[in-house]
Amino acid sequence: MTEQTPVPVDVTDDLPEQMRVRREKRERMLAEGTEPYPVGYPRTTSLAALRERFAELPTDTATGETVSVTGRVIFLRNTGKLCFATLREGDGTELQAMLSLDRVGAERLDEWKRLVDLGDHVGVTGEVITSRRGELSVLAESWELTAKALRPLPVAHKPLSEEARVRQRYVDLIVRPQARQTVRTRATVLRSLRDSLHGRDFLEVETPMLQLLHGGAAARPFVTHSNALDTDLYLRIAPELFLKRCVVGGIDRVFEINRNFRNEGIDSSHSPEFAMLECYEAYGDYNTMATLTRELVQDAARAISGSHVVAHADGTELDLGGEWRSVTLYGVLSEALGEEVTVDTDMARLVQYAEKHNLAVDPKWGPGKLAEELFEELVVPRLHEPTFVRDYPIETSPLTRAHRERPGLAEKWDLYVMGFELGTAYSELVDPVVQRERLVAQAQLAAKGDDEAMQLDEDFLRAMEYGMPPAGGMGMGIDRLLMALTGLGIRETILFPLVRPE
RNA sequence: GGGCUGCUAGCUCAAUGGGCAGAGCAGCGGACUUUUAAUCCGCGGGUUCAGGGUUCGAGUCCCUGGCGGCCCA
Repeated sequence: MTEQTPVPVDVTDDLPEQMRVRREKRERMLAEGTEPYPVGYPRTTSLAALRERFAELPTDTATGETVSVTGRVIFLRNTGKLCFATLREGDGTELQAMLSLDRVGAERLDEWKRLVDLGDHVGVTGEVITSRRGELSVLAESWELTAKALRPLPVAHKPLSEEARVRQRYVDLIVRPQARQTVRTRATVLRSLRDSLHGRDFLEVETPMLQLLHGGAAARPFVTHSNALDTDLYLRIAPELFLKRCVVGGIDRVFEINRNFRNEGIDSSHSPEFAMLECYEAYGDYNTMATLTRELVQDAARAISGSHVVAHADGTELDLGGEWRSVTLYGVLSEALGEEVTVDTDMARLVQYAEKHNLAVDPKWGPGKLAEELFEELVVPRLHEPTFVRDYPIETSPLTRAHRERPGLAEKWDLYVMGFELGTAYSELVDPVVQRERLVAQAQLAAKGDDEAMQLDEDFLRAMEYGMPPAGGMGMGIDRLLMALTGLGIRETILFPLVRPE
């Protein structure tokens, strides 16, 4: 719903000089009958193809071959009768264009100098040569402006401020090779994940993002409204309950890669919308999911770096190879506390430990939740190498099967790397009666005002009552996977992260 | 939520203790037929985030707000 129609204003008044000048050049072209934004340019080759074909061309050589190329002007070096420009095309390949008086003529050379600014898109047709300095170039016979840039590019040799990079990613992409590389790395990782899953007979599905009830995880949802149904809807916090319906329906190996939305904090490792991989495997359990997850991550590492060792932006390396460490929650917590703690340790003892380590205790927490909080406080920041932390208290895992051997625990692991949680997996709870008990308990929490608790999803329970096979399920944050693979902050791995209005 | 900190030309940043708001790149004018962030000569360019206050005088000090960043809970 538009609250007000934008009022057209004459923006040409009162502009900074550089924008005014560029607008005037556009006007001048139109007045002279030249199109500043023509429909295209008949290019015959890409810059990358030329670079590849003529990689070995010796210095100061003319090939006799005429080509047409296009690109954005990123450097200009104009002299009296011979002008140089560096063009760059979408994949980042750069190539020099040369415009000489004797080839293009006085008029077109003058117009080049008069009209072309840094940032403009141009098309150039001419002979492939190398310059006297050995630079592979197209020596123009003719040229056209293909899109006039009305705003000046920022300085190419200084990094944009962090805020400008995020708010104007398009500019960041123009001036910073690392920004372009990150987009490609992310695409490579996504393709690798899909390839790895397809190779293991998993089927990709898309389940609802707009949901009538919110569930599948513990998180605060975004609320929106359907006019047609005249009802509030939730943006999903997880696809879990729908993917399990798929497994009930016989899609034995199923996955989804898409966005979840959580109405929570925004910081260097949390974004309100984030991409997630979730997958389920009938007759799998949390052990098969651990193997699968490790292989998915290792395949992705190999896809971007050729090995299990990935290079981070800060120059360090992270080795994701091998079997990965596997510990139990209470095991590492006991180690950190220096005293034996189990799922049976009573609340009073745990509170003592919390006080000793200056951890504020929420009175709503049970002993399981408190143990997890202690773990997050004392252990997680030190988990740099990939580590599976297994066997969580069942109290905090309402959708997880009880541990097959140890009462009070659930068959769940969290995968930690670089001090953050990368993924989680369960041996899924498939007994519809127990499932109902747990969800009713959640719904009662929700009714008492816990806005992270799930609502009672009768349709999900009905599905479970038709019989879901034993299954393992796993979820992994895509943005965080990129962080682990590249060492970048979450705002760099997400192309257009949410920012406050300017 | 708390603490610290930043916001100045298109971009990146300076500006002594409160005393004429500057540089590099970019831009404009000129020179240059082999440049590589070209070079040389000349010139312009500012609501110092917004609003209020103190002061003869505020980019600078104080208050409120906005948008970032870092640290802590």
